[in-house]
Amino acid sequence: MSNIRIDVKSRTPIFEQLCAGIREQILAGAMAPGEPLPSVRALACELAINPNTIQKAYAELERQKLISSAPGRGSFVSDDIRPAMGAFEERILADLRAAVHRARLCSIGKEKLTELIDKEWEGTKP
Amino acid sequence: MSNIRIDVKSRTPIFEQLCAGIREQILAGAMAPGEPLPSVRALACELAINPNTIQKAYAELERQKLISSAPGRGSFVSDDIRPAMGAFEERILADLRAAVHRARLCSIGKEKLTELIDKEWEGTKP
DNA sequence: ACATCTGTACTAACACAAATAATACAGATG
DNA sequence: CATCTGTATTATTTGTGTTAGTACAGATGT
Repeated sequence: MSNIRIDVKSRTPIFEQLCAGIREQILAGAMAPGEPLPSVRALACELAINPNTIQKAYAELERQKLISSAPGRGSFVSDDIRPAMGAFEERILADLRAAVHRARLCSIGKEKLTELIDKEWEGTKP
Repeated sequence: MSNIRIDVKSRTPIFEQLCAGIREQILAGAMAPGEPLPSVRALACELAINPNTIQKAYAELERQKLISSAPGRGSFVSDDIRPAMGAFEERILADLRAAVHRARLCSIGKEKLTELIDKEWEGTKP
């Protein structure tokens, strides 16, 4: 922590960018289960963002079972992030569904889709 | 026209829902090039939505080269929708990119992705 | 020519969510 | 006990989506 990039001019809310960034670091293994997250105030100061916004992101991540917080102690990566992983997979499936649906509108074949995935997969592998 | 479903309680803006719905009908071939769209006021009345919101959607669709409008004449599906198709394909590619990126976070393999696409493709084919 | 349709432009008002700001409280810790 | 932590609360500002009302110019059919 914390190589998180926040774009205050983006149309996507800051607290969502925070959620996505932290979630990515956790799922990618950059943060181990049980590891402490920066305090609400510290991260707010570091990113020059209001503490309330940080807390909003933390609250959402806790709702997703990705982190757990306790007054006086701090916030920590959940010991078991598998439930959150499952929910995340569901979202990926939904994204693919949307992509397939849109591809049909463009008369893009299934082969083209898998080819694109293959190309993108290999192109970002190393 | 116009089997468009608008959910006023959705978090996605009404004008975006309109754009998506009309774009889908055009790309799917449900509306032929040159075919007239309902007038701003008529569609507003039919959907019980403010005319300004309809116009906002039409303006966006015109920006995307999907339709063309002229004062006094009306709005029509563009004669050549290929440029819009190209832009749409770009968006699909971006969606796939995001899906691949997220899949990596979940340790989902490329084979699993292509399998999901295949299943979704066949499941919505008829 | 006239009435009526069309898209377009503009202002004002309202609703809602995001974000900021400033406190305050309770639990944990050294 | 001082100081950190998360959490809750209220007020304010800001931006965007939406509605409402009005107006203007071009096209069309009678």
